[in-house]
Amino acid sequence: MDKHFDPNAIETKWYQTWENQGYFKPSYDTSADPYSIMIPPPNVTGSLHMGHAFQDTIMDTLIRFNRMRGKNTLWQPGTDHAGIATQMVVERQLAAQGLSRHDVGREKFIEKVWDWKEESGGTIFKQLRRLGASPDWSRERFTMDEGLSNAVKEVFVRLYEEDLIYRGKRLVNWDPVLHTAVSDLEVISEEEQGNLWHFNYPLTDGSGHLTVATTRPETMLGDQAVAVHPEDERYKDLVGKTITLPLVGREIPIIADDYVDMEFGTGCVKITPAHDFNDYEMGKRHNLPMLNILTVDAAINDEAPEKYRGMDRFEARKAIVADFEELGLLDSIKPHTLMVPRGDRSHSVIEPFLTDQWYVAVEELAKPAIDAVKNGDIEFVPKNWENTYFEWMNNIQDWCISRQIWWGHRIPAWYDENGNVYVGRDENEVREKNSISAEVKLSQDNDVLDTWFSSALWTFSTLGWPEKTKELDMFHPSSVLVTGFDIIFFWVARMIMMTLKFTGEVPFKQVYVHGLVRDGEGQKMSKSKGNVLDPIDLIDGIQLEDLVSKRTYGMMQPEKAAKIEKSTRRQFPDGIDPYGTDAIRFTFASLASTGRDIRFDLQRAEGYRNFCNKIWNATRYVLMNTEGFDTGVDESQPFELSLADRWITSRLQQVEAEVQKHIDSYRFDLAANAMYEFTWNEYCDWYLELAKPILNKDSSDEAKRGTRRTLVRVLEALLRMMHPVMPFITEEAWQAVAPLAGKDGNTIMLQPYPEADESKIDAQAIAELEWVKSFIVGVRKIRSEMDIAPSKPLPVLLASLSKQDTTWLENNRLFLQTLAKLESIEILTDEANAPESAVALVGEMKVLIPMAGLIDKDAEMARLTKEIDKLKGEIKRLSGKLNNESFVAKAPEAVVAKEREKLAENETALNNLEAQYDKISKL
RNA sequence: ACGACCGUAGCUCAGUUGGUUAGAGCACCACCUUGACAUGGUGGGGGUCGGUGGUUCGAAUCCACUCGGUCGUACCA
Repeated sequence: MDKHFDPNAIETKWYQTWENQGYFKPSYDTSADPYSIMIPPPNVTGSLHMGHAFQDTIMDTLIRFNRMRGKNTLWQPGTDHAGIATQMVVERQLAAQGLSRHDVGREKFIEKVWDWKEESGGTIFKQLRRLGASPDWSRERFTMDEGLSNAVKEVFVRLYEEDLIYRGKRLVNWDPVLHTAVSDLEVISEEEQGNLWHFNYPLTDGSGHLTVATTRPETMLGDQAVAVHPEDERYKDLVGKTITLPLVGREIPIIADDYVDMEFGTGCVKITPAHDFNDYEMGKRHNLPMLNILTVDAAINDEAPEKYRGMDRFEARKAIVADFEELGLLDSIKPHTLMVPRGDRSHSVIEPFLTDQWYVAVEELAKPAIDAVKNGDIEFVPKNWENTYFEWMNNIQDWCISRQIWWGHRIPAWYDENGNVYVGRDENEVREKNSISAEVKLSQDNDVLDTWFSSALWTFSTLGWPEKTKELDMFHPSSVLVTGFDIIFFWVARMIMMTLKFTGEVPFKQVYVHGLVRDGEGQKMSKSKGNVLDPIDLIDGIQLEDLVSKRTYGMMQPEKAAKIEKSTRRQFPDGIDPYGTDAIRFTFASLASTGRDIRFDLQRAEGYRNFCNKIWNATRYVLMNTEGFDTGVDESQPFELSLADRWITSRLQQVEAEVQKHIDSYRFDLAANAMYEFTWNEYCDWYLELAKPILNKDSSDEAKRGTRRTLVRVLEALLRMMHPVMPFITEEAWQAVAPLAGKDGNTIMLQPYPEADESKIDAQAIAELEWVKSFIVGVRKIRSEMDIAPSKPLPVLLASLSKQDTTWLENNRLFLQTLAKLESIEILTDEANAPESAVALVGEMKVLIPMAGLIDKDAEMARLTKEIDKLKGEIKRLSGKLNNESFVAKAPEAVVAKEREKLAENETALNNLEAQYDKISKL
């Protein structure tokens, strides 16, 4: 094995082996508990980002963990067609050739989208493989493939038949650039600077005017009323009168409605039912006409006076304001901050727009979905996301599911020439069911369904529904959904509603909600900010120039390129080093505490790359000392376990229990931490060092066999324990280590996950080894603080030994001598005549290092003073506590006893050190 | 405006139902090319836990208020 760990050399090799051997497939063992996760399908709009990599690491860790625990495990992979987003990608490609989708036609266009899907989907699956993900690739699904499309049709038809889907003319959020309706969730409202224009509307009878305010002057072309509050004394008499709408000449009523806020502005509101959601509701209450004055491009249509027709909405705004001013009807213009709704894809200003759309009536579906979470059938982790869910579900609106785009599931509805609508699985079914003869021409609805409609069926459509399949029976409901909080409304809530409706089951038993991955500065990663990282670039590394060009290539806003280049060069002056998949996965795991965004810190990744190197070299060391030797595989041979062996075995059990507990409760950070600490600070720093003297000195064959046996067995278990997080390095190491530990098997992936065995925990051994450690650390401290070369062997004298100290000393001379680098260890029989020494305390026992020629008097006094001050402070604190009567009276017995014990210990130590100080100061 | 979450060492984060001297990694300082590993070893310095008040024998932890940040939801033309 190489001196340094080279991830690149092993990753591809092992991944191919695993995949080719079919290790990712479920066992289909009916006697085992099933465990399944459906991947939140990534959009086929490009490639996976850091958020995906994080999420996939968590899922793969859970999957590998449960697979090793013997469960019948399925990770279902797939992708999502992402209607609008994907269509936009392909439209942009066409635009580069000067073409629009209308130039190529619907059929051709869709072909092109499929081409793109192949490319993008390929990229995504390649990335997933590089991340070490272990889904069952043979079951890969796509929301637009045939099976899933059938499920979509089936659900649509059944909901329609139950009147849970209907078609209606309603006000929707209209994207004038994309020419489609979008849902509330796809509209982002942000504060922007605008104006509040005050217009005077003259009363028809010439007796004066009312002043209304608006942020969108062009909508006045569609005004149908002016509303005032019914109790507003200023306008009470005017209710029922009419005004004549300037520029248009329409006579419209003054109505009273308590929606109006008397305090705001003039207390008069112009009402445009076809272009404002509040006005729409008021229009319905007062039976006002719904006059649409916009085209699909948000230009003024032919309902408006000729002058404005064809003008863009913002152009018309200017013209109308100018015309009001000319007429002397412009009261004032005041700067005003308002929330402007923009489409999350197109960033254009969304217009409330009156169109025919398909809706799902959600109220009835929402009830059981709320109950499922309330009664615990579905559990959110962390729990507080349930509030967000309830909040949304309790205020849920009917879901507009039609989209005026081409890429997606075409709505299974047909119209005859009279505009009658028929819904069915296909045209034949429609004709049969409705007895429509072949002569009658039917045309299918041009619209497609919202992407989330098909995503909502994901957990069961991927398993073959509506067919009754073995997989559906076995793996549904899925065990857990791993997802970001940003998608709770879009997806999670809708999945719960649809799945309960059509399978009678919840889609998943738990929802693990993770935070967003941010960059090192806490900024959201986004393409337009140019701070995105490709997980693969962290794995393989990337040169600065490549990173710069990657971040600035093909931007929507090329003017930002210079800024992005600058910040990239500042942040990564040397590009990005290769860290390898295992280190990146471990970094994600270690940052995955619940309910919190994570800042991706490259320095942490570096630390975990070092950790991988540590594992690599520890394995190398173990192999050097065990390969070709007797490692106790043959159980009939006698072996002897040292204190170190018994200790590390005990600690391993404890850590195994800890890690399992943490993974079970989704605390990957704590699990990662426990693995790291044990591996580095116990196995490597102490155990390997303790093993050295036994293997290098003339210990008995039994002792050597026992140590070799423990070396490989603990390492073997440790590798299995870490495998779910770090699949590659553990597999590579395990292949070499396993046979020496008496294990056979083709892969670590399918080995049992280590289970703690309480009976192997030897509390005595743990206590004794702690004593050994504190002895060694005591000597090392003196060495370091007294500036004694680590290479210089020291003689030590011991005093005030208890019986136990004596026993432990005799048991462990070899360890002490080697690890503390001692020349000799002698027990002082006559403490009073001890030579002048520096001292370390191990409990009550004194470890003395004679000063002759080694230790500087002043330095030792300074060192003792420091220790003494520390002890004094502690004694003061403890005795203060114990002198407090209420503490002694009210605190639990055990707590008080513990404090007493601590005080006694500290006092003894203090006495010892003060005596030592006196002695030295007299020299 | 309401709600959620966050504020702990220079940085990134742990700290379970209130009970050792508040921890880790990175960074920092000193020493060490010891045969697994300098992507390393040994030792060390560094925090009034955002602030104020309260509950309690005891608060980073519970409560109230407050400041700062992030994200939702609702918004008034």
